[in-house]
Amino acid sequence: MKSTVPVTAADLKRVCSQCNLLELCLPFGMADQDLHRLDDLVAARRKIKRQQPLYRTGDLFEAIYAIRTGSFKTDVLLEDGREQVTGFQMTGEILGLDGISTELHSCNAIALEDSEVCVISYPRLEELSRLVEGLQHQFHKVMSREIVRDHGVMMLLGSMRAEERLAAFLLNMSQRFTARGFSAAEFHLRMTREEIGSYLGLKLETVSRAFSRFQDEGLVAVQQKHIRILDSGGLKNLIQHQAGLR
Amino acid sequence: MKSTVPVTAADLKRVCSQCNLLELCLPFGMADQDLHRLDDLVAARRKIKRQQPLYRTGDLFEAIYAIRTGSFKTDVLLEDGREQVTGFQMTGEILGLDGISTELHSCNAIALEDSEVCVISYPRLEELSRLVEGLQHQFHKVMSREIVRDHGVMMLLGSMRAEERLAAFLLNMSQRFTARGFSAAEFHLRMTREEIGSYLGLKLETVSRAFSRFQDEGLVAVQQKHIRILDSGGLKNLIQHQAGLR
DNA sequence: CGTATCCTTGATTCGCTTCAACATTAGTGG
DNA sequence: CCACTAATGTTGAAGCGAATCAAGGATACG
Repeated sequence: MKSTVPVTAADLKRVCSQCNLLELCLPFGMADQDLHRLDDLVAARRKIKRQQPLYRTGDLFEAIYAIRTGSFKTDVLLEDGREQVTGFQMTGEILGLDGISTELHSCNAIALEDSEVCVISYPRLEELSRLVEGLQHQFHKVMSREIVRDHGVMMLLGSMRAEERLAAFLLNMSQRFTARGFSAAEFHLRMTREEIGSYLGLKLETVSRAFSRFQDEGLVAVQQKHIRILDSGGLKNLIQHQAGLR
Repeated sequence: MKSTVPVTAADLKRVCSQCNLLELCLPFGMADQDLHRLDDLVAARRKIKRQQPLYRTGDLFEAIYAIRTGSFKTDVLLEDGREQVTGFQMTGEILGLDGISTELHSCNAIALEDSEVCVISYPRLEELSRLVEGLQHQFHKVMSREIVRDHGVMMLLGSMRAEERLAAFLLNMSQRFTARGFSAAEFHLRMTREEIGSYLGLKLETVSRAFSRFQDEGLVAVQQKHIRILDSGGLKNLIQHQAGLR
């Protein structure tokens, strides 16, 4: 009962070349004449309901996924039940790169809301990126960017205190919403306090308290999942100048 | 005053195909007939003295590096002086993948001992991996493996307590020494307590105390940087069954 | 409208950091 | 080769930040 929807012949035309996520996604920076060659890369679309997995740890790796609508979290589970959220992904971002290494996925990708992804067959991607230099390079950039992002999270987890972590998280979300044409100051978080906590290496109560503290200090206005950033400079200061610990 | 040594025409033959690190390095799993085509990929070798950088944050990205001898750490520095070690690299492992993303390196790579690397020109690697399918695939695997490794570190930093982190670190080192034909039980760490601490998100005193505790419990014999693992099962148990926290 | 989920806040506990002193090793120059 | 000094590692005592335990409140969903 996979909800994979094959793309019809008509749809196949201009799948990527007409997508408005172009600048955020895999084809970014590619020459126009190459762009249309990408269109047959996306073999299918797939809709994922909120809370449902796009793939799970141990699933056979066959494709990577570009998020068309919605958002996801990726997490790793330990045998004893502990969960570590390794990332939150938004439209245009690529999921599934973890699977290349062993041909099996090494994390779970769960939809945070009803979402849709483009299914990019990995063998076809390899094939096509041997022919199209721009695609190859862009794909490498996407992987490298993920590595750099991960190093940032390590810095966060290894060297920052609770409030710094949350400030960095909020600024990162704001920046990514901006890149998608949304407001930098006001947005809606799709994940729970517990998921934020897991991502930041904190308990949900600590996340909640930090939110309240930010609100008291006039840095943000928080109403459950709705966030309004009032003083982004203040948040930035918090990160740089709150040294000394750890 | 770069200590880059160009490889002579004679040396160029069989650079990779005769290297004994083959199974650990980039060319792993490639067909024999393709292997010799790799040999002109390594344009040069470079020797790095202990404590010296192979590259620094902000350096222009031109090449990736395969470690021939020695070992490295990579780290990210914050403006206020905080350091986060993002990884320790051993022979056969690849350095520099962070640079592809922005054409600039986003971390420092510092030699932990006098070391030597193979300089792999990135433009040439892209070119050749368009021609040699096996090389392309192996390169993707190397990048994916780095992503998976990073997720493991996030789990460590986000969900484990001090002793669990150190146990996981020791087991990981042991496993990597084993893969290189060294003893799984006895090895010499090239990094300081402070560097281990930075990697694990702990202060050096905490690392030292955890080592002492492991020693008291008969799990390892510690003599400064010389480590002998006495009870690897005990270390593994520590990780899985010490749940409950965080 | 009722119920499960999510969030907030307070009191207390605990693990790690901080501060400090000392021990050991490594590196340097006489 | 040894003396000297800096770097690294160990251990103890005290303090602090985040976790834990607990209760109540808000919100979303069927």
